[in-house]
Amino acid sequence: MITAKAKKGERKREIAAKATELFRTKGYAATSMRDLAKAMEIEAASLYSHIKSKEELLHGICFRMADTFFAAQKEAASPELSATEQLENAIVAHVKVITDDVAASAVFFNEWRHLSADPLAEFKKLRDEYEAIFRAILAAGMQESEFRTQSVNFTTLTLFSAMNVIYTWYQPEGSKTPEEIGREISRLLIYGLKD
Amino acid sequence: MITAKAKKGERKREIAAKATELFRTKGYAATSMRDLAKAMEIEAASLYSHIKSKEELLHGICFRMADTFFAAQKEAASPELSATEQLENAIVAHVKVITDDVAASAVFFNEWRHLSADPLAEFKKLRDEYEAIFRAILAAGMQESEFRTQSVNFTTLTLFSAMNVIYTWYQPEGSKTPEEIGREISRLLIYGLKD
DNA sequence: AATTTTTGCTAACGAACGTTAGGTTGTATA
DNA sequence: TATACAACCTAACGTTCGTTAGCAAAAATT
Repeated sequence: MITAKAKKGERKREIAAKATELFRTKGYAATSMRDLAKAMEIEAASLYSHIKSKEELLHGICFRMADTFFAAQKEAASPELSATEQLENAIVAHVKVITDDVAASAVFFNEWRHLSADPLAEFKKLRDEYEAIFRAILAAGMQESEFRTQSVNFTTLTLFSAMNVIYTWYQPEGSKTPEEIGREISRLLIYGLKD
Repeated sequence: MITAKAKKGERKREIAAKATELFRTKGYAATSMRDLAKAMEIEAASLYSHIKSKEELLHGICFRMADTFFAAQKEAASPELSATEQLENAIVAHVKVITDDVAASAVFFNEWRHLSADPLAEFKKLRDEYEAIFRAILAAGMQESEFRTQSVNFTTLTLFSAMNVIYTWYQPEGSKTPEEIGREISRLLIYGLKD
């Protein structure tokens, strides 16, 4: 039983990994179960020995990523630091999650809207909660005049868009580490192009 | 003939507008011609009196937007200005195009990958050419030490992601004009949060 | 008044979709 | 060695997909 348990669900993870790749390149709606089956070199019907539905795959990717993002923030949080340092830490943590799995990140950012009503609502709630972490840091920094005062909402969205585009170009073999990328984004956002 | 010519293709434009809305909210692949027909309050087959195919709609949206972006840059270009001013002008021009039609922008940014091979290749070429405009301004600014030297590629992508997220929250009735939004992004990117 | 054009319909096509049912095989556990 | 189960198969289901054919009414043009 021990060996069996160790291997339990391994095939399912392989399928999830291939699905992530396909959802990333073709999009969830444009990826058919037959596409996925072909990539796995089995028949479409065989997929259902391992998964319950197509949406289960999307659900798994989106919510696993959400968990990972939250966990990273929890670990990176240091309320005693300055807003600038808190922001930098939060950015680096966020970037690391993205670079850790760019395919899953792409699906997380672009395909969540294809979740059905209930998971969709839950997903949005989590997303708002997560955004609130950054919003709070920015608001605190402006309160204490550490940051120039401007719309927190606008700044948060700009910050996220700057971070969340990374999955489109990051390569593990590239010249920059996730840490360096995070620092660079921090610097660009905090000090600007002129500094 | 004058009246006829003036109204020629009007229905087609109505269909294109509705398609843009649907492609934006549901995505191209997840939007069926029957969805579109229902939104137009006609039968699906009737759509084909006005259009050739579903892809023609996507093609129209993507390439019309591409043209508009290029035209805006051409008008905004002032080679005699400093890199900082050139960049600010280019950003404002880009933002104005987005705010002018947020639905079409959303489709332009997210759904182009569903174009078939030939138009897809053409689209990517245009996209690269357009990006090169900004890339050149940034490179010139760094050359003349007007901007801090760092990866042009990284900076360009960050800049675009900051601009291209606007369609997700911009409202014409909102408190900020497109011009103000453009200036704000410029300021954030050029001078940073601290300035 | 005759005509062309626009706009829409019903009916249907073949293909692809997600998924289920029921069965076979090989491997690991008891 | 008997048993359980993971892994995959073929066949097929009902549905939806983009699209075509052929026709009818209405509106605009001549």
